[in-house]
Amino acid sequence: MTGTELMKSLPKSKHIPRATIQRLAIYIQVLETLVSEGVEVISSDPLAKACDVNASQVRKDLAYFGEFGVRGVGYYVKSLIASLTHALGIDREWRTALVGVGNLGKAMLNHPEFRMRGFNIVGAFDCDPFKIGETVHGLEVVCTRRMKEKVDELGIEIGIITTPTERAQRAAQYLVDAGVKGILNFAPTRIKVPEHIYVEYVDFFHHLYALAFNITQDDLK
Amino acid sequence: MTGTELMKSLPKSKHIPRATIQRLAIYIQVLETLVSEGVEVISSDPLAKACDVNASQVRKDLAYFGEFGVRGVGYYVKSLIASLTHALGIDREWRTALVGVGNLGKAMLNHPEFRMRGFNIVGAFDCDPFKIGETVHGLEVVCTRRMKEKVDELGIEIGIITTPTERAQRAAQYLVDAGVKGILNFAPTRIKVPEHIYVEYVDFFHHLYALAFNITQDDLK
DNA sequence: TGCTGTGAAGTGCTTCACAGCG
DNA sequence: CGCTGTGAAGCACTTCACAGCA
Repeated sequence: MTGTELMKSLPKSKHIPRATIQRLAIYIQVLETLVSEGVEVISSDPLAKACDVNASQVRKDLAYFGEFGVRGVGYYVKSLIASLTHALGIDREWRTALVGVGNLGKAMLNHPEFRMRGFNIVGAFDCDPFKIGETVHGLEVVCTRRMKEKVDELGIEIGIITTPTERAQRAAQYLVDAGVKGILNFAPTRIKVPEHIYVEYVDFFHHLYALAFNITQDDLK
Repeated sequence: MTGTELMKSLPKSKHIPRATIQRLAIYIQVLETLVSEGVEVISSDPLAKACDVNASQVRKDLAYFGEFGVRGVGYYVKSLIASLTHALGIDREWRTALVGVGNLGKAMLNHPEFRMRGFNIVGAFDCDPFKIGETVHGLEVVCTRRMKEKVDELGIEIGIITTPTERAQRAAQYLVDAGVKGILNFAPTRIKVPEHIYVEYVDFFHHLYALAFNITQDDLK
C-alpha cells in the first residue's frame, strides 16, 4: 500500500479523541502479535476482545482515519498495521535525545525496541562531569549545555527525561530551548513548558497507586 | 489526623471514575512539591492550575472521598496529602515482586522511590540460570519456579513484569498462580489474566506514539 | 468576603442498532 | 450471509453556577 493510497483515505478532519489515539497503540500492538501468529485477516469482534474494548469502538476508532475494512470479511492485518502506523505518523524515523544517564537512562539507551520502532536515541546528555565523555551503548554522553548545538545538528524532535525528580524541570527547559517539539518525562513530577510543546508522562507510581486502590477496594468487600 | 477520623469522612459509596483516581495521583505529586516549598494552605484554583485541570474538577474529585476543605480558606496541604494517600490505600507498605532482571529490571531494583513510596520490592525473579543467585541491590535473584513459595513467605501482593516481550505472558501466569492481586506490566504486550486480577500497563511507546501523532498533526498546519 | 461542596447543565465518548456492501 | 461503517441513543465525565459555611 502506497502513501498516496493512504492519504486519500483520510476523509475526516474531525477532532480525534485522545482515548482513540491510546487505543490505536493497543490495536497496533495486538495486530503485530497476530502477524507473528500468521493471522492474515481479523474482524472487529475478536480484535476488540483481544484489546478489551467494544467491537463498535474498534470500528469507530478506525473510521476516524479511513475505511480500512472489507464488509463481510474483516480487516487485512498487515495492511491495517500499515494504515494505522501511517495515521499516527510512526511509519518513519523519529530522532530523540535522552537527558539523564542514570540507571533508568542507561536501561533506555540499551533498550533495543526504541530503534526497532523508529524512535532512535541519537543524543545522550548529563550534567555530571564524571558521566560526560562516557560511552553508553555506542553513544557518547554529552554535557547538557551543548544540547542546542546537538539537537540542531542531529535533527532531534523529541526529548526523553530520565533525570532525578529535582533536575527534571531544568532538563525540560534545556530541551525546550534546544527546540524539541515533544517530551517524554519519566521523572515523577509535573514540568512546566510552553503551550506548543507536547509532554507525555510515564509515571509507574501512578499505576501502582491505581493497583493499590483497586486491591484495597476489593479487600473491603 | 487519625485513621478513624479519615474513615468517617467517606460518605460516598458511588462509583469513582478511573480518571479521578489518575488525577488523585497528580494532586498528591503536586501537593508534595508544595510541602517542600513550604506552602501550608492552597485553594482549588491554584492547585487546579498546577495540575492542568479545572478547579471544579479538583473539588469534585476530592468530594468523592470526603470534605477536606475549609470554606473561605482552602485545603491544608499536609492534611490533604494524608487524606488522599489514605483514600488510595497507599498509606501503608505494599510488598511487590519483580520478574525479569534485565536492564530495566535492574534499574527498577535500584530505584530508591519504590521503597520511599511504600512499594517495597522484596522479591526478584528470573529464569536465566546465569542470573539466579546473583545479588542486585541487596536482593538475591530467585528462580521463577520458586515464585509461589516466596510470594507466600514474603506476603507479596503486587507483581512487576520487566521481562522481554515474549516472556511476559509466562511471567504473568507465574504471578497469578503465586496469588498476587495486581500486576504492573512494563513489557510492550497485552497479557491475559483472570478477571479478578488487576493489570496496569506502562508502555513508553504508546506515549511516544501520542507525541509523534500530535507533532505530525501540528506540522501539517 | 472567599472558597468549598454540589445539583444541574453541558459535552464528549461509548454503545447500540441497522443500513449497506462485498 | 457476514461484517463494516455510521447516525442516533445512551451514558459518564466535566464544567457551570451558586447556595452555604467559616
